[in-house]
Amino acid sequence: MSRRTVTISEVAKHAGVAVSTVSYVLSGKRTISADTRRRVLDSISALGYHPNAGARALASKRSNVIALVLPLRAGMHVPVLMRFASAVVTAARRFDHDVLLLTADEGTAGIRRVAASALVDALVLMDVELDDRRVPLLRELAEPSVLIGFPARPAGLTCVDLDFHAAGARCAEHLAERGHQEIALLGAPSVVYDRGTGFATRTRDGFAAAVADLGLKGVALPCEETFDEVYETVRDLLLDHPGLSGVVVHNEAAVSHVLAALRQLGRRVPQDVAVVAICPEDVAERASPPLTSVLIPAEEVGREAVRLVMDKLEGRVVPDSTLLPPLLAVRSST
Amino acid sequence: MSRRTVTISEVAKHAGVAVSTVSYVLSGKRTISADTRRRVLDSISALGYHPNAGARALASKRSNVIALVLPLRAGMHVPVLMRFASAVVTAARRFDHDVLLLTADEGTAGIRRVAASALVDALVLMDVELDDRRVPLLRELAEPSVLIGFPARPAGLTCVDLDFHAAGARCAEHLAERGHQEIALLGAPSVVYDRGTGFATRTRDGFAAAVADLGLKGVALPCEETFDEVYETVRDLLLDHPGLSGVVVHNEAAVSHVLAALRQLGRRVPQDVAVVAICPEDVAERASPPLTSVLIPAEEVGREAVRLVMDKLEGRVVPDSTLLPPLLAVRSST
DNA sequence: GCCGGTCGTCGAAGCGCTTCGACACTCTTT
DNA sequence: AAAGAGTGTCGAAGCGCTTCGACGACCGGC
Repeated sequence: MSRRTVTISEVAKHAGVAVSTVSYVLSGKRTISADTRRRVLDSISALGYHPNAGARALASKRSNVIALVLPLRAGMHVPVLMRFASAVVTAARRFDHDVLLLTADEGTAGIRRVAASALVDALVLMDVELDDRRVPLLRELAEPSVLIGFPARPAGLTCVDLDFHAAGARCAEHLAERGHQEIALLGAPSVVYDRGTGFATRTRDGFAAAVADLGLKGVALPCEETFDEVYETVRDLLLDHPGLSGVVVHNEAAVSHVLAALRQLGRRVPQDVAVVAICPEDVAERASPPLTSVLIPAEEVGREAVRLVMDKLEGRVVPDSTLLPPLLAVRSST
Repeated sequence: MSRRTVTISEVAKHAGVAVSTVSYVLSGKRTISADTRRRVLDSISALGYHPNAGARALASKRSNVIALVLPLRAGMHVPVLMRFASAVVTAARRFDHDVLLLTADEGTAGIRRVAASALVDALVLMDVELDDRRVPLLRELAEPSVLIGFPARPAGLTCVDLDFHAAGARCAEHLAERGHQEIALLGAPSVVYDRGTGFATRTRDGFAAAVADLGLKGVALPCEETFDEVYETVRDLLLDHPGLSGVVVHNEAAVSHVLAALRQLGRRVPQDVAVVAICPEDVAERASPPLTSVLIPAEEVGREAVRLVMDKLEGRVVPDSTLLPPLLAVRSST
């Protein structure tokens, strides 16, 4: 077992300085002579000192912890979520913060609790819905927060996300450039649209806008996630639109099913039907054939969210809305 | 913005009692008359009091936070992980604890840091490898810990997991009961075996043991996760073992590919080849046909891990090893 | 050679909570 | 009726840290 915990006053004694001097060496908030600093630092490592988080939080009114509120709900793309979470943790560590994991089952109570008890300094929320119950709460909280995703009325909030509108449009444009005249968007399961989740809707709108702009024929459909349902959807789609030659898939779980269904229906990709996906890079790369895709820049979004929330914590003014531009990677499916 | 934070002394004043009395009402560590308790509780809700976590941690030497150390690494089954994480958070909340998320990229330094700074009271680690660098550290830590998964030398540690050995055996038995004489196990990608991850190895060993016991012919192969690689593996398997009529798949990501490959190779499931999967329930149910499977009881494992770590925190003695028995759900694939 | 400024350091006052010992009561027990 | 045993409550002492004001020591300017 590790030896008894070392306190700052033991470090001070060991280095022959005052407790406050040790504190200032650590925080850098006052100038300290190079010589004193050295001695203090040496004592710290000699004794294996680690500041007590509770004491620090109490005295400084900063816990150096941010809350990450994850949904963990039906219809979510778990692996992507995980990459967001991972990115948030990594980014937070770079700002010397840790991450407290909150799930949505506790609802708003959990958010209120960790904020009121000063357990966390700030919050990052994921999977924000258009009409999110948590949003009003955030507005009344003293703690800064950043949303990954956009609610219906984002005024007064800080939101960051991939620009899904642009992503939907970009896919349509790409298919148009390849000469396709009649294209379709296969999106999230219909329950996701019903819930009004922003990213699904915005992709569809961007797709529709580009289709209109470019004078294409286009249709957008929700898409379930079991093979059989996907198969039916694809079969009906091809039946209803004989001239269709391009498909955009914005549904990570359905990607491989769509490809399998096309194969089974005798359509070759990309010769008969071109396919563009909006999904994580590894899913696109692993598909057969590897898919032209818009990357969901999970790492970048997570990093940006943390940067923004840290800026707010420091009292800096940040933009209300941060949209990361879509990046299209061309592979063999178009 | 929310009003200034309410302290315990304001509650005490409001209720007309001493600060310590409020504290005892909250903790229940001394008897308090029903009348006083009522008044204090009323004041608490009237003022909207929430104890300050830092102050509490400092005074009580308990942060009421546990660390969850997640891997987030190649070859992991992310959705399952997520269910573990979710279960851990939910269970921790039931013990009035929060969860701090630690990723493995920080390595042992992160564990050391949160333990030494008293940020957390205890640790739950996931995805433990047979030869895990974190294990020696855990032994020297004062904070209790529980591992989800088993390292090679688990002596002195507390570990909990699905009994994968029994699960592998159970699958073989089930196929034997159905009359299959020659069967195969398709497991994790070979990198996972190379890394020596316990669950993969243990499943294979259990499978092999049951095959030997039951006098079957059996083969165990690693299995990659792209369709093309899976296809090749399955094709070669059928070529090399013409009499093969049962397959156990212990690889969530490969499950649908295996089914697709069998279909493409003209084998019907279950008529020509019976398939048993070891994977999360929803994956098995969503496959076509729905798969007979051993459930990975993520919720139960997470809950159990938290219960164990809380017991240790209270100084209770807990078993070194907790193996949750596999449960086979029969569906249409066998 | 004295004054005003930095610079580097110290001591002490909290931060908001838990917990320990004390104490005033009220019951039992003899 | 006195001694002992609970109850219920209080006050005060920390927990380990940050931060504020104070204060020598040293500097250059006049």
